[in-house]
Amino acid sequence: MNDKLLRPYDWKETEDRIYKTWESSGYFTHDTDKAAEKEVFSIALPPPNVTGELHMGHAFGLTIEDIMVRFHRMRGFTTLWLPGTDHAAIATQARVERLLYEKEQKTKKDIGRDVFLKSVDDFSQQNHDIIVNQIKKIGCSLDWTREAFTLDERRSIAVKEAFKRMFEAGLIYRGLRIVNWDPKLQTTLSDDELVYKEEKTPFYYLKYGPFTIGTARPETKFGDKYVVMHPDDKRYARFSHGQKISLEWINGPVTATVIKDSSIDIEFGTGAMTITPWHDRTDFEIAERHNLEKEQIIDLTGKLTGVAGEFAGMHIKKARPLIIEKLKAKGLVERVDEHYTHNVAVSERSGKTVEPQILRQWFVSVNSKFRIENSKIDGIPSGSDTTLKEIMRKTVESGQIQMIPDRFVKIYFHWIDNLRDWCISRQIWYGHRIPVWYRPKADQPRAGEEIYVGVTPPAGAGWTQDEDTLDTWFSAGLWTFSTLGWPEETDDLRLFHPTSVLETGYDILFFWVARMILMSGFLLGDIPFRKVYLHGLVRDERGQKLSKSLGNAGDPLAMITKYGADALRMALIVGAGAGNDSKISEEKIKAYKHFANKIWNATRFVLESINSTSLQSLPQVRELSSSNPRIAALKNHIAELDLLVAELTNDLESFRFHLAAEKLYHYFWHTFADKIIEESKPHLKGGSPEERFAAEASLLEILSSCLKLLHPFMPFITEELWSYLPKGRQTLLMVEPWPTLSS
RNA sequence: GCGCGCUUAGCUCAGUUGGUUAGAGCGACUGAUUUACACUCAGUAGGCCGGGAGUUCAAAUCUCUCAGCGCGCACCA
Repeated sequence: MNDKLLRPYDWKETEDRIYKTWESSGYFTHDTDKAAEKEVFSIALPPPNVTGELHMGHAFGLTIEDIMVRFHRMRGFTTLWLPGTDHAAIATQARVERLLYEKEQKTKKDIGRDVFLKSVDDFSQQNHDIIVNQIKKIGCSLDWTREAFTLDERRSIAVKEAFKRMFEAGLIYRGLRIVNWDPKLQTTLSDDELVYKEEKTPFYYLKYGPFTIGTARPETKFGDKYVVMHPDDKRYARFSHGQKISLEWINGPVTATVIKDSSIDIEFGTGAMTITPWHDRTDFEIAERHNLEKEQIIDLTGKLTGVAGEFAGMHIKKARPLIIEKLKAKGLVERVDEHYTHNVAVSERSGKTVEPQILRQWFVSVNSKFRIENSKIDGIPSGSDTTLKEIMRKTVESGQIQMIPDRFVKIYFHWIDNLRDWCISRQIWYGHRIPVWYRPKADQPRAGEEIYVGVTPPAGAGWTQDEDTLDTWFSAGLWTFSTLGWPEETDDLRLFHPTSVLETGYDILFFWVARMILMSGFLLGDIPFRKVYLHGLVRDERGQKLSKSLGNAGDPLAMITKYGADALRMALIVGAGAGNDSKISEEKIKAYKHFANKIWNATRFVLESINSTSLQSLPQVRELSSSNPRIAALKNHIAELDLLVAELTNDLESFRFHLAAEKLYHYFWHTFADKIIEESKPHLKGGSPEERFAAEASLLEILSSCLKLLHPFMPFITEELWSYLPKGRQTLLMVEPWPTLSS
């Protein structure tokens, strides 16, 4: 027996060594020769952002994925879990910008695009290395030979190819549209990058000629020259659509035009409003409908433009009280409601209020029709006309993609129903440069410019590439197949795509899951994954969301050092059902450290008790005659174990990892250790030779089955103990066949 | 406004399709222990399963309703 067993389990000595053994065994990567005959199980790792270190939420997802992967590998599937990291464009750039300012009081413009990008690359590389190390510490059985990065060379080709194909199909277009502008980060944002915060603000009722209009933002009202009301509003029946009215406004007389539009809510305020199309989406849409003029009032830094007259150049925050003062002096303020609350769109990343602006940007059109040539999507035949929205809906509606838990389907549909075109261009430096080049038309300088879209730069002189980069989710959307070599038609792509499962947090259902379905649907005519398993958020003991700014993000490495990776994994899994938030506490991790030690000691007892020389000739417990009641009892234990195996297999197939983990814990401790081992003690010490053999054989059989069953959950300790077992020496537990009823 | 969750022991949470006496971990209490167990075992206390109504032979589980908490989306002049 190994001397190590005489001491308590020492994970610090064990884990790194075991991981190296696994890595060098080659079992993390798939066996190409056998691949064809076996069932395939593949997962693309949700690539962690290279913005920083991993937190408990990552550790949670990684554990669930590793459980699935190890379970399928043991069941003989050709298994691929493909690792990678995400460049996380805005997030990473923002962090590096902050670091640069903190360290050197410099901005990115001070050091220039090239130097800045070099420092972002260094930062990414550093974090990448930390992240990879953390993933290995957790025990994840990833195929490192296939590691990818959303911004590396191969993925860059995929991104450009995707852009080009979507552009050619008319699904990507450039347009002057209203977008979300982050004045701090100086870039556009997609609708999904906003959060809404409730804000209490005075609501002003202003005299606008014969009308009273309400506004919470008087500083945007300078250029207002349209007054809009519902066509059915009887109060305004005497005004007709298109009627011109002269009136006195903030900076003097203006001529207002009456517009009747049924989008107006008769009940709200006075039922009449003026519009600011440049800085409000609803107003923009009204202006588009009636072909009205639009004027910029606020510039990209938050200052008033020339339209504001004497207030021009002033920041809107400073200007507002002064404008109110002037309005009051002119007698234009009718009354003020001090108790008005509304939601303000805030940039999730910078925390600043987002200012809608009209800008020329690149968009993905979700409603444009295109012909899908080779469709594997249920309900959308090859050669038919479809839209990206339809693909996103049909794949889930038909059940071709299944969500676990399925309540997210409703949330997903609700999001699709409200989905607008996706703004994909960002005014930041870090990311995939938009693969579009422009050249002024030499013969007619005023006739605009030529456009070239392609994977490689255009030939000839005079071309300049678009300055902007792509939304990070554009490249992330390609992840399941860009990692497998697309656009080339590789063996990997054929074998592993669609992937079996996408495992991720429900908080990025829209950001990522939906975009992957969109991308895969258009570019491959196929689904990216068959199942989506959504885990909940890991919160701290007090139920707060883990975040770096709160300082409660919880360092998985610290917990692994203190209690071992297996203990951390179990603590994360037990009690954490699909889609539900869970809490992690140090106490819980400690409890599973005790469990690891229990497994360790039980194994020691079994190995101490058995007479290894007689083991070779031991009969199978199942085949023993049952005339002896004690042996019959042992056979009963084996039957009970069979039942457990069946249940656990079913739980794992049905994504009930938390239940499986709890059952295993309970069985091992309270059935195997407390009952079976205790009952066997008299047999081992004073039983007949037959009883002794039967006891030894059943203990060994149950133990080795337990190690197999526990392995996906607690890979390190089980692998280590397996190597001490008489029959375990030649093979690695990670590729042992999963127990079956007939074994 | 539309939609989705959660509410079970002092604390943190399980409870898969309705089916014995509702479970676990931590905590509390009482014992045991020259012990496979530094991290052990046996046991005890602690629950009108958020409130109310209904369906059913049977409800923590299904339906309706109310309340509190959380989340998503939309509106927000």
